[in-house]
Amino acid sequence: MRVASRHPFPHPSIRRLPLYLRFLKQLRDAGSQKISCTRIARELDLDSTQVRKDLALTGIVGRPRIGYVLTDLVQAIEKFLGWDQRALAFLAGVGNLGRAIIGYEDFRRCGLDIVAAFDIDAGKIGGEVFGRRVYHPAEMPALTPKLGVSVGVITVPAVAAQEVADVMVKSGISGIWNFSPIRLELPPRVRVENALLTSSLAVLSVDLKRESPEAAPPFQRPPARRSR
Amino acid sequence: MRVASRHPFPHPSIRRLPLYLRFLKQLRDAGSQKISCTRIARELDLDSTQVRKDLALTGIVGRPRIGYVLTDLVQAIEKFLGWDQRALAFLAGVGNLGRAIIGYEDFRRCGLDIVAAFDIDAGKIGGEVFGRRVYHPAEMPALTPKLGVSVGVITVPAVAAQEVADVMVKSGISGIWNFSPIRLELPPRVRVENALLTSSLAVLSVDLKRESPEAAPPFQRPPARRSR
DNA sequence: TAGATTGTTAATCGATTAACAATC
DNA sequence: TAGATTGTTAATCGATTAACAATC
Repeated sequence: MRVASRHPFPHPSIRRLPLYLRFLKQLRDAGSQKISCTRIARELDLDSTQVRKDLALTGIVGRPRIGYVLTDLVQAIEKFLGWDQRALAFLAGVGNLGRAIIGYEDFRRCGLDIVAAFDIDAGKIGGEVFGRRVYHPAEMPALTPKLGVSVGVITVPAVAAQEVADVMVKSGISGIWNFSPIRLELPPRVRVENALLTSSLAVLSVDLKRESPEAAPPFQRPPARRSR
Repeated sequence: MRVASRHPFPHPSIRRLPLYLRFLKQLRDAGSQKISCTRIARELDLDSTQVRKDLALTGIVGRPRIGYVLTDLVQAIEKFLGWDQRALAFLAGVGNLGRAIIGYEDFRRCGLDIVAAFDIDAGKIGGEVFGRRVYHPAEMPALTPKLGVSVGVITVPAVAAQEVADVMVKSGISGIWNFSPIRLELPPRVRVENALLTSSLAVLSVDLKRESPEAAPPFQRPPARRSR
């Protein structure tokens, strides 16, 4: 029984909202006023009932025969996601991935404002990455409450991930966006989301393997061996 | 009815396999010989039946009371994912994210070997990124069959994503790992996996919003208004 | 009005979890 | 042997899809 991780909102739906948001903003910026679930579903290759239920999560109300008012819908999604408000963030691990995330402007539009970075490399400390100062992790506990930072982004190598997570927890951070491929042990008050790049690659790999069966298929499930 | 996208293997299970793999390799390298689902489940905070079913996908067979032979299990997972074989890849879009992915050694261990990169920036073409030559996309159709490349990684800005996907398709690539936040239109023979970073961020954002209800909760579902 | 679309309930589908015999 | 663990079937849970009245 896992009562702790009960979700009032279905994760699959939440994951689709940014996809809608991007599409809808594009339409809005192109001058459209209204949009129907039918059309969203057609353009994004989804089921229209699913789109309707997903959008309903945000509290938006549409009108039969007409659809939704685009500007309202965009706002409703942004508000539901909390992307209308800024969350200040620290990023730990100024390697290639860390640099890429700091430099990726899109996350700003998702309410995530990375205000400083951390690394243990003396050559990086004191420098700047895309305008953000790089500090030693030891400074995090003092800086976090001072700046009002609530989110930690982890882009350090796997071996260092738990350690830096511990520092973040000690600093009073409320949520961690974890790009390292390990499970972090965290107190229940700290929310975590794992951006598992290798999981995504795994799905593609298995999919490709099915398409090009160079060897015999690896499963060939043998018939059941037991009866009860 | 969506017959086309029937999966013989459950995606959630496939996504968990890399997590097991990393943990198991670590144990193996530390000198362990055997491992039970019970322990894997405990350490990774999962259900042990779920772990058992996930591992069963790979065809591995364990022994009651003992568990699985670690080296066999690691091999079975790698083989199932196709990570025991190399897939050559092209990466399009040598921005921050592209550079990070080229430089991320872990993907090599997942069988993905990025052999060259593409960009339309004249300042980048002809140069190298982590030892990989950068070409103009126009050269892709000739290079792909010549080098035997089967995967395309897309890290270009959203506006250019469909265009570069079209070039990849024309080049004869079989799978696309898409980091751009749009749905690509592709012929059915081309497999695609979307690495949706903003979806991951959305889940964290909603989770954090629940924890810190600064404003009134945004849903407050009104009572049903209709009867049938 | 006619017909497209919303909102919602019901049915289906698929994944997770529980239960348990077989096994070592 | 006793008891922990596997492999598998059954039950539960949750998400997707179908059906349809209400609405404009």
